Amino acid sequence: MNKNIYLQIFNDYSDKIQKGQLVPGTKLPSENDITVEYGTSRETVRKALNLLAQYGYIHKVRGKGSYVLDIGRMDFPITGLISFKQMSKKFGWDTKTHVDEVKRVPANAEVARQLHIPANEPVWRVTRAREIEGERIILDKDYFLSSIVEQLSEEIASHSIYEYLEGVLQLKISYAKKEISVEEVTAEDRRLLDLHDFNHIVVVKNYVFLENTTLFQFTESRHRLDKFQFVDFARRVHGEDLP
Amino acid sequence: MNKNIYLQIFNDYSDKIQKGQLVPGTKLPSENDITVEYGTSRETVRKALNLLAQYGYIHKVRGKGSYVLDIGRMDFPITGLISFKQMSKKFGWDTKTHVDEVKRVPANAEVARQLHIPANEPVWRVTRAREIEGERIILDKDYFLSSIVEQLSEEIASHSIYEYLEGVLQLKISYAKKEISVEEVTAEDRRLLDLHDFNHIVVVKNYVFLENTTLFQFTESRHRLDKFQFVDFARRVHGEDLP
DNA sequence: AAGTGGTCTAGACCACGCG
DNA sequence: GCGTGGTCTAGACCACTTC
Repeated sequence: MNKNIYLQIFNDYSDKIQKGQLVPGTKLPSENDITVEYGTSRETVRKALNLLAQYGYIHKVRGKGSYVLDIGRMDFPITGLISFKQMSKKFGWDTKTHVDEVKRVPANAEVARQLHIPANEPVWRVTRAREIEGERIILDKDYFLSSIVEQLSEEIASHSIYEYLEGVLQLKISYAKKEISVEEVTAEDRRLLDLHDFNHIVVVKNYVFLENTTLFQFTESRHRLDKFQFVDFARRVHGEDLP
Repeated sequence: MNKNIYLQIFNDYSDKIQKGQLVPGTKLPSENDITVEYGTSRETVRKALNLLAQYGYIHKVRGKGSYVLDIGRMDFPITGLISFKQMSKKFGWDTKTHVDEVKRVPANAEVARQLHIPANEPVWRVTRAREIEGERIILDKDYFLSSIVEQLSEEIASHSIYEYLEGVLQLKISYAKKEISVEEVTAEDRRLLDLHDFNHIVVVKNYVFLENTTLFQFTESRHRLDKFQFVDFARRVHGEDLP
């Protein structure tokens, strides 16, 4: 039970902040106090506090202390990877998934470029419409390298593909690059979504990599304009501009 | 010159990766090797490598090593805070700023709510259109608490307000919350931007906080649909779902 | 078994804010 | 001067990969 002390500390304090037991604007105990509280070393405490700061729960000021922020419980944290399934569970939405297609096809030029593979290489194409509170709002188009994901089915696609990939296939998904832009609505969007008379659609492109740094999935999530939101938390870097 | 060794290591390696001296897919020296290379301790090296991982330069795998990624130099890194001025400089765009208004006004209900102040509290309202390559594409509407920013002028607004705030007023901007959504075009958008016949516009709302955790600025950046892009780098958290 | 990264410790000194 | 957070050290043990 003494494993990952810093995660324990992180979870304890993020819970307290989310539950309002620690009021925004107030100070956390000092690092030394927390060190004593958990009977651990200061570097371990600092690791936990830095995580809290990274997630927007607290803000640290040298010479003063760590302050509780009021944006720890964010409305829509897409920052980081989070699947549709996790999201809807988190917000208690009434959701449904409509699988339009699960098919192994040769990659067309566009997809081949996105996945960095030769054209006509076989890929799984999965097309799903997401219904939230009675309206079809999101169109997910996934492409998987079929050299890595050998089998797929409508059955799997109607649940969580990620659970299948990580649970059954034991793939280790490690990081992703995400791009948000706006495109014109296509005939397919119109066919599969409740689009009213919108002419544009928000497109979130997601390039997903495995632990061995191979790109194995490309996903295009097409969101109806009026239902799209993205929230981010950013820290300003003083002095050097790192990025 | 031996200050902030971990930043030194971070900068050295991020430079090497950006310049292509370290090829994507190859391995970095082990943490122990780098420790020797810099004559420092392993925790310091790890601090640098974790930063590199956070910025998407490398990917660490337990038992194997740290691998160079090819997405370190991203096209459009708004992740983090970056101003229009920094952006255009970075990409060498031909840009112009048109100041429409710099005025101290009583906050209306909407702005008061955003800034968490009583209605009619005085704020500076700054409205600027950004022209890129000959087209007015972005409309920036800034609101500053006038209790913190006492003076402002068209002169300042036409350059970088942030340089003024940080350089002259010595304000310490520490973090921000960013929200991206899509709204319907307003008459003001039409008046100040080259909107063609778009009916919607991408809105980036930015809540900016000072080091003492006071919210002092609210900015609404309105981007023409076809010119908007946002790129993010995300890591998957195994095991516990932290956020 | 050897090498890798992940966690942790018990100290140390420094930079900063405040009374 | 004291308390705060920021950096750093020289070790230790563990989990994982590879041979």
